[in-house]
Amino acid sequence: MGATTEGTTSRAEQREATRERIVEAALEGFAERGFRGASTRDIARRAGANQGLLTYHFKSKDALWRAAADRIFGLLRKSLEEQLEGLEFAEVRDRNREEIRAFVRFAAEHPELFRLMVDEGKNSSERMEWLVENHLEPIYEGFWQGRDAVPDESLLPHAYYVLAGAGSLIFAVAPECRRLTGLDPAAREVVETHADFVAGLLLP
Amino acid sequence: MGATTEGTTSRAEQREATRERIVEAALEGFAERGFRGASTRDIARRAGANQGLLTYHFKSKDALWRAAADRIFGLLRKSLEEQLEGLEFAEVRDRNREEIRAFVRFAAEHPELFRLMVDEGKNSSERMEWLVENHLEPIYEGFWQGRDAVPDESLLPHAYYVLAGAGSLIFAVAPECRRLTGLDPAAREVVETHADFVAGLLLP
DNA sequence: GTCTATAATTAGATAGAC
DNA sequence: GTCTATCTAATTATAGAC
Repeated sequence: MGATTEGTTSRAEQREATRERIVEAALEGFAERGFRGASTRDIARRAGANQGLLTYHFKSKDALWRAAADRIFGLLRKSLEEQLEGLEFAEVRDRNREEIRAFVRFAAEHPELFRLMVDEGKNSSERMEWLVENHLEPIYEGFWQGRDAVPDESLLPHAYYVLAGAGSLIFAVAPECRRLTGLDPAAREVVETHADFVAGLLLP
Repeated sequence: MGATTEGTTSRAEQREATRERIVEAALEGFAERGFRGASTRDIARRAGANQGLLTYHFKSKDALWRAAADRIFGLLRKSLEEQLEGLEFAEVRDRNREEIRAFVRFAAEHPELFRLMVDEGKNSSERMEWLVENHLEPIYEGFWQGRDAVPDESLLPHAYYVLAGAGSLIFAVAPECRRLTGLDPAAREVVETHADFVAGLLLP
């Protein structure tokens, strides 16, 4: 057995591991401080690496941001698939309810998604347009087609942003919520309560 | 008539006018780019003033941020009062419904509130604690006491963040919403539709 | 592949002219 | 009260040693 034996790590493997560490750190940094507020030095520090290494693996701060966005949306897709696979539903409505719960659970586990979305969605920019074209449109399309009978189609954009906001905010501002209400949004039962609450509102 | 005649502006008046212009620009800047991402030079430019002038009127970037936060919460209080004053309601429930509508209208007109809140609420910081103590606790307290019969008091923190998120997000990310859905959240009828939708969800 | 060193720009805060 | 000039520190991106 050569350099690719179990226990050793090939160069390609280490490269990928380092890139992953940096992308993970970038996701945290960008979500925490926004694109402008986050510094590449801080991201490098979080990743346990050097600032110069970021430019080597990713060409620019902008490209690193795109990699971080790709990562969080990839996690979203994977999480929704895993939470829903194998489940059977008598009605589309029941499926939609479980989809909402799954989304809320993801928002709780990965508040970075909402933070990133608000930070970029509030300004017109190349990053915003890239986000819409590459990640939001497929999701929004699925939101349209994933239900059969809808009372009023003109309400769908409203329902989309209501779900995103109602399902995510409490987790996105968790430190504030703890301070203000005493409730810890990270607690398992709090997450489930919130998921049921939001699902019950949108699909009573 | 002397220096305080109508038509002329006293020194105190000009001072106040300049401060207001700077605070307004700061509110926009901080909401748009976050505390770290916003630069005092950019804020000065928006206010049509010089960077040095910001340090003269406010001692630091931090103090300027507090003035901007005071402003947006002052506007919120004023708007809610004005929208609700003189109205009579048969039941508390009816009043609560109109309070929700009024809040959504404010969120539409001043998306800076939500942007600021998310930007600060996601991290533990002195600014976050100041925000909770000086502005959020009174609001949250009113949210608790403003209704009589509540099905389950343990759901109130959830309802609070659901209302804030559901009522504000579509306006906070208006540029993204336009691009993604074609809907303009700033349009009058869209605001009213959203207000009715959110009020109907929380108080069916 | 990872690091150090550094160039060019921009940041917040201060000092002083007017 | 408002501006210009400047200090110190931090920013992104690049060049080159190992």
